[in-house]
Amino acid sequence: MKEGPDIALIGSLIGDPARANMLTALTGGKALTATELAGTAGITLQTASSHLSKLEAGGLITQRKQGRHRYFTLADDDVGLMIEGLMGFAAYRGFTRHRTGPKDPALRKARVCYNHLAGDYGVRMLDSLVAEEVITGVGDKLHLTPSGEDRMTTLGIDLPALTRLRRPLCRACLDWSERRSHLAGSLGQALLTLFLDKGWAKREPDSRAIRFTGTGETEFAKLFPLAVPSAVKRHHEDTVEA
Amino acid sequence: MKEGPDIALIGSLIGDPARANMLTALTGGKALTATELAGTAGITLQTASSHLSKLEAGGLITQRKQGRHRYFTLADDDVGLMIEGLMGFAAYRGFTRHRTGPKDPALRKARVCYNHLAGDYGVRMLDSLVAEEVITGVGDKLHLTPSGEDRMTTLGIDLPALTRLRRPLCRACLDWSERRSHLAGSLGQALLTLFLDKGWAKREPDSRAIRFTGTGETEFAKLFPLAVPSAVKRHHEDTVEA
DNA sequence: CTGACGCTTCGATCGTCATCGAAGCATCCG
DNA sequence: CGGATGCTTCGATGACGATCGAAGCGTCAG
Repeated sequence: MKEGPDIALIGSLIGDPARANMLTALTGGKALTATELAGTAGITLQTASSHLSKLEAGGLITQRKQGRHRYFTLADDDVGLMIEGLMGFAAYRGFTRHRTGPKDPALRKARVCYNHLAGDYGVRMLDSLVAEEVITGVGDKLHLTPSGEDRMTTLGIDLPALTRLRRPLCRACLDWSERRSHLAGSLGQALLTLFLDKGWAKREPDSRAIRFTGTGETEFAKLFPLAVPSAVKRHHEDTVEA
Repeated sequence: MKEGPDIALIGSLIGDPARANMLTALTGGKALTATELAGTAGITLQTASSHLSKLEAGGLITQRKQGRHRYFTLADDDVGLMIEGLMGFAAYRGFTRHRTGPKDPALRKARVCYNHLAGDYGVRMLDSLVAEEVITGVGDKLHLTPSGEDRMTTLGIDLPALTRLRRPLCRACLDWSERRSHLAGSLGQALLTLFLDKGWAKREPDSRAIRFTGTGETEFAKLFPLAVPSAVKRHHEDTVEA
C-alpha cells in the first residue's frame, strides 16, 4: 500500500492481450506502424490507436512521425529487457500461447531481442566473449576489458561513438529460450548490425528470427568459438535446472 | 499473436492494484494470512480470497494450511526475482505510489528481497564477494569458486545441504533501489538467515526493512569490506546512468 | 455441544475498459 | 484541387471483473 514502486500500472499495461501482442511484436526491434500492429494484434485500427496511446502515456513505447505514417518502437532498451524478462518467466512456467513454446525452432536458434542477438547464438556469443576475457562482470552490469576494447575495434566497431551515447555499453539480458544471459546494450546492438551489414545474417520477414548465411555461420564460429566451461563453473551451474 | 510465451496472463495478474499490493507485501518474505493480506491491500476478506485463488491458479503464490490459518507465500524465488525486477523498472521510470520513492531510507539501506538481503548492504555484499573472488559469473548465473566454498563453510554455512536443494545456489537479483545486482539463491538466503541468527540484524515489524545492530554493522563490514573497483571496471560502468 | 474465528463460495451490483462504427484531421499523389 | 491513405477522436455498446453482503464450511477453545 505504501512502500515501493507501482507495479500495478505496468502490469495492467501488459495485462491486456492486445497490448501484450503489440509489445511482443515490437520486441522484434523493427519500427511498426499502427496498422501493422493492429494486424498482428488482431484488432481494428481504432482500438489499436487507443492502446498505443496508453502504452505511450505509460512510457513503454515512442512514436516517430514520418510522412503520413507513424512508426512505433519500444521506448528504450530497458523496456525490451523487461519484456524479455517477463517472457522468460512466463516460458519457464509453461505459459505459452500455443502449447508448444515457440513453434519455430529458428527462434530458439537466433532471433532479435529488441536490438541485439538472442537465442542459442546470442548466449553462445556472450559465453565466448566471457571465456576469452573480452567481457567481465557480475549481474546485469558487464564491462569491456582493455583487450576486449582492442578486439572490438579491430572488428570494426566504433567504440568511442558507442560510449558517447548515454546508454549502457554492455548489459546482460536474460534469454527466455535458453534461460541464460546474452549480450545487450549498445555493444550488443552494434554487433548485431555488424553481422547484418556484413551479410552474415538476415532478418526473416515478419518474424524475430534471424537466419545466418553459410559464410555467416563459419565467420561466427571463428569469431566466437564454443566456450569450454571450466570445471569450477560447471560445478554448481548444474544445480540450476529443477 | 503466434510466437512466444504469454505475457498478458502474468501482466493481468499483477495489473490489479489489490493483487500488486499483496504481492509486494509477500516480497517481504514472511508468510501472511488472508486477513493480513486483505488488510494491507485495503479490501475485504472475500475479495482478498478471490484474488488469492487467482494468484495461486497463476502459480505466483502458494498456500500452507496451519490450524485454522492459511499462510500465503510467493511460490518460489523466481517470482520474487521477477517482482523485484518489475519494481526496479517501475522505480526507474518514476512510477512510485506516493511521489517520493520509498519514503523510508531504511529500505534503501537494507531490506528483505523475498528471502535474501537487498538494498545498499545487499549490493555491497555481492560486490565484496566478487572482488575477493568468492563468486564469479556473468548475467544472473553466478558460481561459487573453490576458495569461496571454503570461506562459506568456515562462516558456518552448510553447503552440501544447500546444494541438495533443487534450487540455484547463487543467483543475481536486480536491486530496485540501487539498480545493481545483489546475491539471491539459496546461498543468499542462507547468508541472510545467518545474520539474523547471529543477532547481527533484525527484521522491522510490518516492513521489508532490516536493521543492523551495532556489532552487526562491524561484523558485516569486517566480512564484506568495501570493494575497490578496479580501473578497468569503473571505466565503462559510469556510462550506465543516464 | 456451543460459540468464536478464519476463510471460502455464492450472488448481485457496479465500474471500468476494450471494442468497433462513424466522423474528423493530416498527409501525400496526381 | 479532389481523392486516397493513415491515423485519431468521439460515442455507444458490451463484457469482464472487482467488490462486498450473506451464507456455508472447517477448526479451535472450553
